[in-house]
Amino acid sequence: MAKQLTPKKQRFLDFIRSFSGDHDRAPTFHEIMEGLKIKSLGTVNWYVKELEKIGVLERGKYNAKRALSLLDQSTGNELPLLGLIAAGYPLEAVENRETIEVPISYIHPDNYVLKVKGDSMIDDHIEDGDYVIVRQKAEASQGQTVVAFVNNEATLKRYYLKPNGVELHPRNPDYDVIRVSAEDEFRIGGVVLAILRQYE
Amino acid sequence: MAKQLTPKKQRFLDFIRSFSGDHDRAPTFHEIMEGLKIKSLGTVNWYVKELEKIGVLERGKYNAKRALSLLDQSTGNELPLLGLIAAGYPLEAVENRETIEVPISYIHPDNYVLKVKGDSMIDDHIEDGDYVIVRQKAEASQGQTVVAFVNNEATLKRYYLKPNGVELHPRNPDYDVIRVSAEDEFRIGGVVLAILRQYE
DNA sequence: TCCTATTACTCGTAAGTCACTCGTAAGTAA
DNA sequence: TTACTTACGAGTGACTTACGAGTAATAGGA
Repeated sequence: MAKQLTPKKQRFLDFIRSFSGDHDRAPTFHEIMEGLKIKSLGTVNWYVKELEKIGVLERGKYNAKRALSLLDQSTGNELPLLGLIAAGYPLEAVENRETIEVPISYIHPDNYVLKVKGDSMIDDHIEDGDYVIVRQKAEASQGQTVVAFVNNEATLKRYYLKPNGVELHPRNPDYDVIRVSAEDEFRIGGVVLAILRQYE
Repeated sequence: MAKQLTPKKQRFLDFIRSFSGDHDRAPTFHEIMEGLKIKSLGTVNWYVKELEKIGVLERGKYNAKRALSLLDQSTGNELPLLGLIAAGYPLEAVENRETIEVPISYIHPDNYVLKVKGDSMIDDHIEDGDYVIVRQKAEASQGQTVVAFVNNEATLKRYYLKPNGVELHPRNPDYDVIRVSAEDEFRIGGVVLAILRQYE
């Protein structure tokens, strides 16, 4: 994921990041200029355009003005999109690191997002394109909805631990319960916190 | 998106917050002026209008009154929950002002949230308890999913304007199209932006 | 070894655009 | 009247954007 930046550009980016951390706003061109001993605003502007081109920096869309116009990639309102999930298939990793915005209460280092591919979960009213917000953990409580891997096939089910083993119940009662046997390779990918569907 | 305030605006907001904490009432324009070393009421008013526009500040509803007309709002990551929606029934308003958190890019003064009641929209894979994020507006483009009111009955449908009138298509093609006739009282409550389902 | 081309970066300045400012005056409740 | 809110018009300068030209480092070719 290392983007192969030139050292100077990297330094420029690091400055913005640390500045934004210290004050909680992005620096102005002037502040960058002073902080980096650059002697011209044009140079600063050149960097911004350059970094914007690569996609590691964003300008404020609405604002485009004032102190807060540069925005560092992850603003802390997003979670990483780790892959595509389709019931009955292995997880399909997503190559270029993407993130999607979620309600801030879901922001947590152990949380991540999966995108649903296909209509395999339509019975649970999860459509193609929906986003699943997941808390990464290996155990679950009775009845929680989890991302489960059985023999490396992903699925979304309610988790129950019964005396004779793990049971995975579909949320839609019209479908069958999966009983995990001892021979099955089984693992919990995380607990499902929420579903987000974006129209348009 | 709309979060990033300019430092000055932030300072203005902070002042109101701390003033309200100290005296339990909102400051008058004059008090803000003195407290912030502003030399003109016009400036204060400018800030108020500005902050109101972004939706982080509210004026007293019955307007123009007493010292206490400014009201600070919550964290800015939430939208108001305006009511319960069930297909085929009038909107049911929710009495006590509630809010729910949404991804920040949905934060906008014209946006609001409805909670789905019952399984009337299950065919569109919207379950009981789901939250619908809506942008309030009276018109829609072809094919957008809208909150529509036909004869005061609410429903979620795709909107199409055809030569012979408005058509409302269910998202699920197995169901029938609603054709709005001239006698029908019809109104768009807003455009659906997203669905949020919280488990547990 | 020198020549040349390319890339990475630098400078300064001029033009444009809001963010924020002021003062004053009109309006509205107690 | 008093205390306060709303409205308008007109700055000003902090800040961004755009342009043109210049340097420094590297690589490749002859």
